[in-house]
Amino acid sequence: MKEKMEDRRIMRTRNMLYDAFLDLMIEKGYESITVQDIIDRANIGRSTFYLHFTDKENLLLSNMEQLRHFLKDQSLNNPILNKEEYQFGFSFAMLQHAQGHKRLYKAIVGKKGGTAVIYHMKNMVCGLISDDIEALLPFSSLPIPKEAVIDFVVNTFMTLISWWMDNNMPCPAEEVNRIFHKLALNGLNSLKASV
Amino acid sequence: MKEKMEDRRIMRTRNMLYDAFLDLMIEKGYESITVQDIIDRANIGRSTFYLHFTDKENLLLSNMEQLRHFLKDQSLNNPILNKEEYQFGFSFAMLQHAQGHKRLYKAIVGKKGGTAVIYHMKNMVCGLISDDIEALLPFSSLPIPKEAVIDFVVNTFMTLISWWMDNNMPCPAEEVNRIFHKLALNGLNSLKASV
Amino acid sequence: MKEKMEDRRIMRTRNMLYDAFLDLMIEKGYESITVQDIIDRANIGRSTFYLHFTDKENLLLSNMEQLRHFLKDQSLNNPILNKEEYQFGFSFAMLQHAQGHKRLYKAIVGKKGGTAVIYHMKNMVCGLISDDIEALLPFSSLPIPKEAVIDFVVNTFMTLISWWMDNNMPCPAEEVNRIFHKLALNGLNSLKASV
Amino acid sequence: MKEKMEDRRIMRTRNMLYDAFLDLMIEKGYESITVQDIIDRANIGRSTFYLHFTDKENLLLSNMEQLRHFLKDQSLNNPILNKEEYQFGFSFAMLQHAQGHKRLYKAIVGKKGGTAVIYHMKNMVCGLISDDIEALLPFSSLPIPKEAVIDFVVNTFMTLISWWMDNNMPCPAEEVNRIFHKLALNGLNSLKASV
DNA sequence: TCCTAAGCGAGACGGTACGTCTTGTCTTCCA
DNA sequence: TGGAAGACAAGACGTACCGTCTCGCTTAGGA
Repeated sequence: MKEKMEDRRIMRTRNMLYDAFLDLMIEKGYESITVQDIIDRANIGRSTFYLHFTDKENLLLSNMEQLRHFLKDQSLNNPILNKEEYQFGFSFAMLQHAQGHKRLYKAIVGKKGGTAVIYHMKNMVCGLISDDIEALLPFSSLPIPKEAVIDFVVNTFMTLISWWMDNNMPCPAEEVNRIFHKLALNGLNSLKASV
Repeated sequence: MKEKMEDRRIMRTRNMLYDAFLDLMIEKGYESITVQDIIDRANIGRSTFYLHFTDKENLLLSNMEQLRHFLKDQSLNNPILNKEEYQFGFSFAMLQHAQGHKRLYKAIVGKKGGTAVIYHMKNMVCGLISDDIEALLPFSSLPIPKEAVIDFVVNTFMTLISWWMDNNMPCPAEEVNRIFHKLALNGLNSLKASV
Repeated sequence: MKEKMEDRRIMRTRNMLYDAFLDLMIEKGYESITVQDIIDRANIGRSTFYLHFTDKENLLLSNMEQLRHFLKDQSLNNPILNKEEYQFGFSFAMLQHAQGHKRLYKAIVGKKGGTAVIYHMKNMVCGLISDDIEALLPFSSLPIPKEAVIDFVVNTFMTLISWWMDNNMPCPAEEVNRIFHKLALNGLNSLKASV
Repeated sequence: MKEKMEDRRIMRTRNMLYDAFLDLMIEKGYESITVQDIIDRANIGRSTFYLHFTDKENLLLSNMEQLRHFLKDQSLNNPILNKEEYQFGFSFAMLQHAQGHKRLYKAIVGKKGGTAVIYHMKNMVCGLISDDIEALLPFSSLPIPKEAVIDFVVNTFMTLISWWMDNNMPCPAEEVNRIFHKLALNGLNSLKASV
């Protein structure tokens, strides 16, 4: 399979930017990162940065997209999916990922985490969740529309993962996953029942 | 009771800043507001602004504090509190307030709302909620700590109010309040039961 | 005569910029000066620079304007004006000024001098000359229009001053002034005669 | 005489660059031309440009060199040379050349013409003139050195050609040539006489 | 009644980051 | 193997805001 050398250079540059960006996220948090910081760390020219990304935020989005793909793959391969109580395939994969990238997730989602990062992560999780949720519930029977349900589930998940990171992961990922499913599904079921 | 003229001038200045700020929130959203915008709109000198507030964010916080006091008062006077199913006194007051300040809440909490504003609003709601929740549940019986519970409840509420505003308030405030209590309380009860 | 303190601050800033600029002209020549160089030297913020001047070139123009006023004053007070052979009042004043600011004029006009500087200096001298020349010659009798005459005189003067500076001022200013008048006036007179 | 194919390709590339450059000179003036502009217009790769020329300015110089050779040839063949009053052989050739490349000369020398181009053109004309002038005058008798004389003559010529182009060539080339000789020679003669 | 202190507007200022632009170098690929 | 293509580092540019500051004006409340 022939791969152009040029593309390799481009990927190398992008990866250097990704790496520098994540390093800096851990060190100083998203909000206070400067484009200058990133290109200094990555040994990249200023114009090259803007050749690849329109923005610091655009670089963040690109990162999220990568994470999204990674989690999608993971959740598909996850046999635990079949169990009835684990309806949202992404959740366990993401919790494991967080466990493996402790410092990064703390930077993203922790108490000091910038609100912008959380916003984009929520959006990303929304993308992951919406397929799952479609099949999961007969929405027509709920008194609130799909978007609000998704928001509720995503926020519940993000709240839990924030708490988990901020408190140094006091329990195993499985436990958090179980709590998440209980909070989310029972809340929704109670709505359904009420009709 | 004698009130100094000087203090009146100060209040007048602060109110002009508040008004300009809220107007601008509605017009262009928090993030894109500039200190210059605010002082132009308020016909206030630049240094005067910094005499009263350290920041644009500080002005936002000050606003939130006012809202907090208002909601606290409202919820105390609310007879509906006694009903068993309405445990969180602030919620109905806040939904009514949102109903009366449609455009502002849309700007704050709506799809295009800045993440920073929501962050501070959540914090404010946290303050309102924490007393209520203390009495409400025997936390010791829950598998997750108080902070996570509060986060869960606050996020559930904010999610709902966001959805409500974004969709032009398709149902009465009472209905939203009922859904909120169901989602929040049933979720929590399911955790309790699981122990 | 009341002078506002504010204006004094402004003048102080402008003068610091002027000084830094002229210093740098001498050191490295106009073309290779950077806005950053200027503001570093003057201990001035970047935005402050752009508050006063739109450009590096704009700062140059402003300088030229100052020189223009200075030379205008000098030439008016110059008693030598009355002598028939010294028709262009500015020339001797400027030559003297050059003598007093050797290094600066060398930087401006010398072999390594940037073309842009010369261009603006020519324009400035054009302004000085055009009044003198109006009275001096009955233009109607010349076969070429006033602009060309002015250009000719200005260029002749600039050529001489360039040569003078590049060769370390090998003769007194009076001598250069005399040569200038001969070259310019006799050239023009020959045209007049030819009609 | 065999000419390598290779050389032909090289010349082709260079000519494409020359053409693009001159086109752009007419369109937007030297100063605002970008290397990118040139190679886009010439359908030439960036590196290829730098293979042939070190600079935008170097390309300009190369162009001037060509013009210089052309004018040298023209002036040698010019029978008018013999007449006593037309001492500078290049001048008429150049005025004719200007007449034939109106738009280009306007771009070079006209009111909006970049100062850098004029600078290099002057240098080129200096080269043309210096031989002529050597034979022309017994310099020892002049109070100023050869360089200043050459500068004077060149500037006088350039001034005239600028005026001629800026005013849409209001008189024939011969007339301009005559004026040029009068201005230059009478000026110089007056110096000589004064000794 | 004067005067003194504070609130205030106006806006200059130093500083930081931005996104754009152009330059000249370098590497890979193609004909 | 020469030239096309274009990624890249470097760094200047002019803009936008920030938070600090200095300055006079105004005005209330104590002397």
